[in-house]
Amino acid sequence: MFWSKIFIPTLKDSPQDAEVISHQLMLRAGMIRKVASGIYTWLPLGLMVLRNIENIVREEMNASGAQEVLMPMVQPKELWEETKRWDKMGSELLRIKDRHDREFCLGPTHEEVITDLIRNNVKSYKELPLNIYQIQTKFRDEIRPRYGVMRGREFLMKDAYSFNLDEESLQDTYLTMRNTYKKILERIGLEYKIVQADSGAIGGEVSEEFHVLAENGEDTIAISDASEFAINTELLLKEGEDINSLEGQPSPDGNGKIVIKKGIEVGHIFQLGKVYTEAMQVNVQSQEGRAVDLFMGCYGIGVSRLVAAAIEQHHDDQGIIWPESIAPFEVNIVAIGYTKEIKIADAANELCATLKSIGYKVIVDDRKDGYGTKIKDAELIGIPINIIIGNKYLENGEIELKHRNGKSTVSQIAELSTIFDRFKK
RNA sequence: CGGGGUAUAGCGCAGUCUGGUAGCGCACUCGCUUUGGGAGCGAGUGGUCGUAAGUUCGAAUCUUACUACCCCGACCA
Repeated sequence: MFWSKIFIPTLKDSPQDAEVISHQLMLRAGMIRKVASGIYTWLPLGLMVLRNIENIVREEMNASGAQEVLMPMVQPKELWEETKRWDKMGSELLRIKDRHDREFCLGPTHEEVITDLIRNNVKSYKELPLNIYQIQTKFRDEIRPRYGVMRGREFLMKDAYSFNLDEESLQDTYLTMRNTYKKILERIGLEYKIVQADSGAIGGEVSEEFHVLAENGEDTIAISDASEFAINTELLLKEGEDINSLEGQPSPDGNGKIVIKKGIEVGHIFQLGKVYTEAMQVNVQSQEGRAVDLFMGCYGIGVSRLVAAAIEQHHDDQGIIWPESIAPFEVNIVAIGYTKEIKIADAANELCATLKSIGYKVIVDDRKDGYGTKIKDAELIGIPINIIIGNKYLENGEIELKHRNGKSTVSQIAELSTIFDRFKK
């Protein structure tokens, strides 16, 4: 991959309307551009990161035994009337009419569609449990979209729905999803907390949120300084009480004291019970031949929000610092004088080929610009490893290996592939 | 929806108070010189000043209405 062949419109200044750092950096790094409030185009670099996260999510979901489907974004009013949500949802639900005046909405979530699918096609307890998921664009006409992709109206979400014969089976699936989410966030490389939550409008009994810890988080969570315990402060505050008054109080789980942190909610898992399956009459024949309503769970991850959350947690004054797991490229070969010095171009191309062959995602900065421009851009877009090939290479074969997190070493080009070889795949 | 703010070139801004026909930096184009921390010189391109109406001989500037966008609150992955 050559830098000059990829559309990466970086910006020196951040646009005035970007407030939080992830939004600023995503714009400056040429990852996204706004189309309307809360609605964005993903440019090549942004899409690469989005896809990387999506793939981690997909791999872990598949490994957990869940099955991928793709449901429609446009959903008929009739299904939403069955659960009474056509009226309940209010203007968050974007409603549209087709040419025959039939009413539809843009899907903000898919309980209705999946439940309809299951009731029409699953007839026996033998086919259960089922856990079905999709990675799809959602639309919620948020009262106030903000912070770029962090709270967009259109966003990419992984949503899974499980159907279980009894409560025990539901809990089993729920725990599997809980563990899967832990794996996903650990694989991406984010510091997070599992937080007891209010199940809110979706209904149901048990629910937990996954929060990526970051200063710009929209949620305030109370965590214990002595255990894994964490809870959304909304559940802890009594009328008129100030959040700061919680700090230092004994933790509700009896271990240690409360510490207040800011979090970005990137995942939410629910045990819904029978709320939807009763409303929409989803039942199967049990072993005894009776019709029984199913237990349902739903499990969401904000895929596009995770991109922003990762940046909130991993950046410095110069730009993004991608965890290797989701970086658009793992290695950037900064070839100074690429267009002029054949020896530099040859060395860069050859190194690129070698690294590719051992499994690295590599980009060569072949642009006509000088060192300053190239390294500034490299730091902005956050590639983990930068290899500088410049005049020192011409003089004595030396190149510099510069990690985005600060460390840098000098070595001979021949040694380099050996170094990388040891680490790779 | 309530409160606050912004709108002038791709991005950042000046000009608005005090009306006189639009400017700066960066980016972009061409040429030459440069190439280890956002290069230099020269020559260029690009704006119905958010939209509409009004006041005026004349409006980016004054008046009114509208729209978009951002921030604070309630909703949520």
